[in-house]
Amino acid sequence: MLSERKEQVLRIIVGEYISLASPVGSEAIACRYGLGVSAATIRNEMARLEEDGYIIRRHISGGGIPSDKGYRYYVDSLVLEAGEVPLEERRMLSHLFHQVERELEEWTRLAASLLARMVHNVAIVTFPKAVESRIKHLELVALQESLALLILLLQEAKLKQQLMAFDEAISQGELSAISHELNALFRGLTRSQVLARSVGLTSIKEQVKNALVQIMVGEDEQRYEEPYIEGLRHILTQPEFARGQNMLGLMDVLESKDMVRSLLPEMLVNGGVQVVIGAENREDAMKGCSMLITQYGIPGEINGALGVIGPTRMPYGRAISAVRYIGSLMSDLVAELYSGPGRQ
Amino acid sequence: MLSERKEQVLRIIVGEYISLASPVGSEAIACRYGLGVSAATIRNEMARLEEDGYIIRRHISGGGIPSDKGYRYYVDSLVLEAGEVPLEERRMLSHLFHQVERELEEWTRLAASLLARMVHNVAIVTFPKAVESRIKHLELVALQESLALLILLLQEAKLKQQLMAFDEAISQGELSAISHELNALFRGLTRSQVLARSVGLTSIKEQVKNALVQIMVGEDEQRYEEPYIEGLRHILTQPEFARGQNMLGLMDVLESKDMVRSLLPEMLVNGGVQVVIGAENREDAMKGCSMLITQYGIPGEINGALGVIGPTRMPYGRAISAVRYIGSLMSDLVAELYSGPGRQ
DNA sequence: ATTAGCACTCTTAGCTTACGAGTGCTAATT
DNA sequence: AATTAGCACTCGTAAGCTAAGAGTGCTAAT
Repeated sequence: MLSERKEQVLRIIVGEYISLASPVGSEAIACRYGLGVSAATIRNEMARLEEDGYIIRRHISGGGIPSDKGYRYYVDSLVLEAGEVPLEERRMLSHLFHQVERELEEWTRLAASLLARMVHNVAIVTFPKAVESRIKHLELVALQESLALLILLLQEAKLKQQLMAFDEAISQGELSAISHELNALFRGLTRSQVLARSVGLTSIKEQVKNALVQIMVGEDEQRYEEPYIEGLRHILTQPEFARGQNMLGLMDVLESKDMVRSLLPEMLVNGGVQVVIGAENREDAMKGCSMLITQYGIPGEINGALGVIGPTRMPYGRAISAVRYIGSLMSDLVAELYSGPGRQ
Repeated sequence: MLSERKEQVLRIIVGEYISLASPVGSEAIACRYGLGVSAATIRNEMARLEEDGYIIRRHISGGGIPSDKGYRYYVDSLVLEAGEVPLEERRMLSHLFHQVERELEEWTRLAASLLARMVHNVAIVTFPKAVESRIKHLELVALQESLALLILLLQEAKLKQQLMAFDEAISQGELSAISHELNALFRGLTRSQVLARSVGLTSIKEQVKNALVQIMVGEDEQRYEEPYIEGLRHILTQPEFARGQNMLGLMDVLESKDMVRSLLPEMLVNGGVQVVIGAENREDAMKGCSMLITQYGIPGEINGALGVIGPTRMPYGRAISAVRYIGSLMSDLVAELYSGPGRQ
């Protein structure tokens, strides 16, 4: 634990550095913030803070900049009292969501775009996904003699399609009959329930069932889909990335397909906004970045993740409240959609 | 028209500048390429080329760099004899496409990713779209008492969905009857044909028809969908973008939603690979970039666009052949899919 | 425990210099 | 008439230097 004044000093340093991006010296602190003590005292405190690893001095006379540990302390002491997004802005955001089409994809996209604009950094939003998919409706459409398209509507209002080739010619009428029957049999079931409930099917129905299960496996397995990433332009304006080198690695990570798989899952242990600072990141390319992330949706039923990535020098206060608010907004929207028409 | 030797010199300058990114001087040309003439002669030729605006000298003694006009001449004289992608690479690419799932979306994505890697620049690929959508199949699924989901399968194997609220409660049985009837009535029709063919419908069927038409209007209106953009990281490695400023504008254009609307359509007048060089671009932010683009698909039926964006100093030869080849590959795939199961 | 004073450090910006690449011109050559 | 060699000149870049400024650490006084 830090003494109250040390904490105060640390907080000023972090805050100042975040907004100005240049090292902050003892005099600047003493004069701009009336702490009732002189610059020399601040210097002593800063020497301690440096010893303890909360701040770093790049050069012997270069002012202090927060270390990852410093940021961590700042964030931890901040989160407890993190502010809310101003009411007016909340109103506006909520309004925007209700203005667009009533659809998850639109919302996901909008969330990414707004979040990026709010925090002036890269925003990531995944499409929400049911923990376990359930069949809502299926349909078979004849394409050619022995070729049909299987259309599957999942409970989360998600459509999947799959081409099916049968051994024998089969008419639309027969296909309709089959889908009617299978609908009655499978409606509302999860993958494992489908498997348990399907004994003694004819060969064609068996084939359809297999296709169904295959789609659902694919759906259930991938924890998250490719996320919407927005606001890449913002990281270009950050001075820490001005010299391309650092950015290149980050860009690679962001563009790589399995980013979501490697980044998101592990840190979504509990609710609230998770903050990963600098070297706490696994990926080397992210050591200079921080990442805020939260889960949204309906716990245990359907959820996605959203967050922000930026330099460690990130406006954590605003970012945390932004992520938290957009998260809650998305949760509400999902709940509304899901418990309304999405449910039976 | 340029004299043969002037053309030769111009070609060397452009080629050299493209690969080395630094101005090229008369001596370098004379010594590295045995033209049978001395550096002084090259100098004279270069003076003429500069007078005529084919090359630019940033400083009185800075070697020549190609102007947009120079690039244009280079490209125009090059396109005629542009090479092919090497056979081995073609085999490999084609193989990759046949390896993934037999689906347009996968292919589109793959095309963007491969193209970006081939030319080390940003690749853009739009999802192919039918010129005029046709109804293949429709389905109504009851969600709540008076709420249903309209599922519409278009000929291009594209699924659309739309929520529908009815004034009265309506059962799945009734809905199925309605969709059966409408399927018989509308199958294979375009939007205008649907409108012409639908007189004297009951109020509910009328409502469904209106929803159908609305979806198809939306589908037909948007010329292209949001494209897949891949390889952003490559532009970071280009020296012309090393100092972020220039890149920022470009990034904005690439991220902005209506890019496709403003960039692609106008330049897709005829077949082949279109090349837009530097200041020929409309957008200010693109004045320092070149863009290669081509259409693919089945002319008059279904098509998309794909291309490459990079600095004007772009390896046009390789890029043109890459764009052309990937375009033809995608055309083949679309044709295969469309004339096979996609058609009746 | 705090503060004032002071010498010291280190970065940055601006300036100068030297170098080298490349030109343009002129006169000689084919 | 086209080509070439020679040479003076230009200009950008890198390296070295200086001065200024910001900030520190230490010591001694309060």
